[in-house]
Amino acid sequence: MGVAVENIFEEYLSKRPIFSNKDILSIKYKPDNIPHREEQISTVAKILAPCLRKENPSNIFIYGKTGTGKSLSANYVCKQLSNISEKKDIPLKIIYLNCKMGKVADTEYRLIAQLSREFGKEVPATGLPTSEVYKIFYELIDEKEVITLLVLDEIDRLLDKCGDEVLYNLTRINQELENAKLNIIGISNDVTFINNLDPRVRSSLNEEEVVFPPYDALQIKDILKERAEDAFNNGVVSESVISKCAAYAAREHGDARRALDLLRVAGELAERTGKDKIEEEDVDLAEEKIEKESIEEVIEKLPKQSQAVLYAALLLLKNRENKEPVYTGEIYDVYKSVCIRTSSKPLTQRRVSDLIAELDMLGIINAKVISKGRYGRTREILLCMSKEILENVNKMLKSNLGL
DNA sequence: CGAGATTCATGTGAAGTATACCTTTAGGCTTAA
DNA sequence: AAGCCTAAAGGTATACTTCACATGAATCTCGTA
Repeated sequence: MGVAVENIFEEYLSKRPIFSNKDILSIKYKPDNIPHREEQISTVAKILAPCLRKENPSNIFIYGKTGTGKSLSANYVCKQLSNISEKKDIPLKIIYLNCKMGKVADTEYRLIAQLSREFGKEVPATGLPTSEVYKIFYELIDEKEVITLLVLDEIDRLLDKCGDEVLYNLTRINQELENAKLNIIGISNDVTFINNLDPRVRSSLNEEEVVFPPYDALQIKDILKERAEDAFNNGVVSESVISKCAAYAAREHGDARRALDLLRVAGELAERTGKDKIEEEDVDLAEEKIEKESIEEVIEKLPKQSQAVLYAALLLLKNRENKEPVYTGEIYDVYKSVCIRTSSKPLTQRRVSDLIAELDMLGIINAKVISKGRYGRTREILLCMSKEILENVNKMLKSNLGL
């Protein structure tokens, strides 16, 4: 036994590694060069430039689908800006917050609390009146004469969870401040978001608008090539592998993040199977694996009750032949029996209805409100994952719930 | 036969409740002079 | 007397429940051609 394991390690070390620097393919990696976004970047930079003369720049609204380089470009410009401001001793503070569900900034209170924390003041997670937290924040920000740029990523999530009050307050904050100035860069992948806003907020948030169009397959290829150069050892990736990744990603509204994930996971798979280069079939395997993992990751983090609801839904959907939908009522019944089996108290149908809507938002299931005429009104729930993933998720939920 | 009323099953909004946690305040205990 | 700790009071956010009303197309009803 010991010998066999030893052999694995020996063999691993003797092979020429696939990656020379895997981090370059990670989503967190911030390249110095962002291909095919020159125009957007310079637009944003021009809008923000007045910061450097201590003038208030316009608020910016950035939108584009996922994986079009929005956050990356925004961060890039901000980084450059803060470099210069530091060098020239210009007071400037940049805060980046993600408003995605479950993150630190997904409600009014949490957002303002997090902002205060960014200024170095600990704020409790609950218990304080929201107005109190606003007060803390106002005082913190107004302490010095600083221009603050607030980057709100996935700002649309913030809106549909707690309305536009926060944004209204934030866009108006400059009128209350003596010394400091606050500007907002909103990033959204929902274009319609801006239309659901209170007109006053809309006009002030939307002073400048920057659109990030999806990449086409060729552009994605460029991006991949550039990163692959440094991420892999020579001769590991072929042109055709990159083309394949690009093609798969372009198929999904030109999502560069996905393309990078594909390439990275394909590399990992090749490495694990002991190959010294990535083959096209690895890309196919990678695609499967990514889909599986990203769904499982989301589900794993779900609260128990949501998991139970999802489990009930999947149980029903599993037995449905080709794409027959399932309805809220049926799910609720199964959910209740799941609760009895796990001896936990079932939530009300009202709440379950909301949970189902949330699962839909997370993209785990596909729920749509429909009217069945005489037979009432309900959500029609469809599956949006493949059979194998379903099996896996099902198993996972089962053990998570203790069944 | 077709316009309008009816109906069902659940969506959805508002208000209330439980829980967990926060700050403030006042009392009680300790301590050191 | 000053300092420190504790517990109660008074307050909030969040997740959930309760109540009540809203929805919207299939189906029914009934007057009319």
